[in-house]
Amino acid sequence: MNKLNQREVQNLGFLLNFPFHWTGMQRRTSKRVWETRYVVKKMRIPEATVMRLAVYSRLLENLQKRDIVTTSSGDIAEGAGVSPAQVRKDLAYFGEFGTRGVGYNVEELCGHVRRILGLNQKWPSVLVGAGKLGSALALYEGFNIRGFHIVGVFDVDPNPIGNRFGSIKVLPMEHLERVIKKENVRIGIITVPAVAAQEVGERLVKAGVKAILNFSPHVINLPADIIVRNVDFSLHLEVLAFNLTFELTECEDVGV
Amino acid sequence: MNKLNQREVQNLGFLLNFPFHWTGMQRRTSKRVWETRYVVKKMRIPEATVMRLAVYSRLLENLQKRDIVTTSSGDIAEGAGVSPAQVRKDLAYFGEFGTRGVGYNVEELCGHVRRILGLNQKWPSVLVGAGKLGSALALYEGFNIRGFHIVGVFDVDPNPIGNRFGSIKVLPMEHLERVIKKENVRIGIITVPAVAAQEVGERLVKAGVKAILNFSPHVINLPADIIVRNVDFSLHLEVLAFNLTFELTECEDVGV
DNA sequence: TAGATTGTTAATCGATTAACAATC
DNA sequence: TAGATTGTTAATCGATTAACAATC
Repeated sequence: MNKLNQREVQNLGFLLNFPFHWTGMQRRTSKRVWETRYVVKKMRIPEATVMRLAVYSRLLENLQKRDIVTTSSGDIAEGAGVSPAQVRKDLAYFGEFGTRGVGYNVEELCGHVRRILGLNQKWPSVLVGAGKLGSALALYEGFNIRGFHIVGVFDVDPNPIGNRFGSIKVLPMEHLERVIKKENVRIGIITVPAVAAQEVGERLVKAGVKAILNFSPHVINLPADIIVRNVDFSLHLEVLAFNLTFELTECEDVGV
Repeated sequence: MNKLNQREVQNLGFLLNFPFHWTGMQRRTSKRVWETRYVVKKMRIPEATVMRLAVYSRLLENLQKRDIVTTSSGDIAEGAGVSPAQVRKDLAYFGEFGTRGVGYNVEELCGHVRRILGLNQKWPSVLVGAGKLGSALALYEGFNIRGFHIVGVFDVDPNPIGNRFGSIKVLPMEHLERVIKKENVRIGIITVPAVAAQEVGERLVKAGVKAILNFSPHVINLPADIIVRNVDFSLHLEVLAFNLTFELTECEDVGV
């Protein structure tokens, strides 16, 4: 590999269009000659940062609707319930979007955040499991608004087959692979009972799905390159219940 | 306050039944006399730990169903997709539940985890917003199974009023406060559109609700002692979308 | 005792925050 | 220039992990 200097490494990062950091390492090539190699590392973005960015994007959309032109890290922080430093840090992973002394242009920043999150494109998705929850999700407008179009709903049970959700109808599992290929689906949503979740997950991955939103209470084991999010509702209720019981025995610093 | 020694402070923590740590602080009371005060502090449990405990409880219930008597941190870790050290650490916040050299008794540990999470009691809850999502949630058995009983469904819209979900029917908002008081409800679930979320949240809190599961895409601002979890689905889809786009530009450490 | 597994410590890793220089 | 707000650094805070003594 060629030797690059700091400036060239930075430019490389910019060209490749990803958040990065570089480190210089000195190495002795002969008794008196030291060589400095620069290494570009892709920066790991904390998951919490991504979640917050999704919240910021909502706030920015609201500001846009209300025709507000300029905002600040303080405003955003207040709306999202975090600190202004946090907001600036989150954004700093991806670039410089503001003007010192002035703030951020709402429309511009909104566009940047949406681009970062990948919301400037359509995400065709499939949903497996047309039970109560699956049906509600298939009809949920919230997904469409943000670019997540459910292009196929599937079920093993012959009962719901043929039911319509808007323009799409429930299909038997045999068609799963065909639809995924045809529509270039990369996101799968699982709303089947716990026992079937693992099997469905594996089948989705085999058919080409790269990311899975798992609503079933079963944790799925899939290859490391597949992105899985477990979003079982009762998990959240349990965290609430824990906090409620735990608060009861709460005890401020007790000097004794 | 009385002066206690280390041992007494530890006992106090055990008596009050919470995870704690203590620290000794020395203070000069007169020119030559130093006094040591011990301070009990409630241990902060990481939210990630609570989420994982909820996952462990599901795995343990599965093992119980399959009549498996003994398990290990390794087994649990594999099922939950975390490290064995993580499992042991998570449990260690709350006590010693295993036997060295042997492992954990499934039934026993399951009981402990359920008690820690507060699942050994009933949690009457109300749901505001009887739209598509609200209806699906009202019918979702997953909640009942884990002790979360929806005792009231409410809506401002007169259309769904009177609809039945199992044994309960949709009531107008006027009855909200009455039901919350009568059933001693401490958990509220919000499935109203974004614009109404803040108002509904405030009304729930005023009526006595202590914890809120917010499915609307709007972040609610409530008093600090109220526990709020925002669980907008598309938030999760956006994290998936980010990871999918981000992966595309992924780049291993590049030596240059 | 040998093998296994827990509970706990210290080291490591990573995220948040306070503070401030840079800038409008 | 004075006031305001960003972008970035270093310090702090907190969570995870590797390793091992304790124990069956």
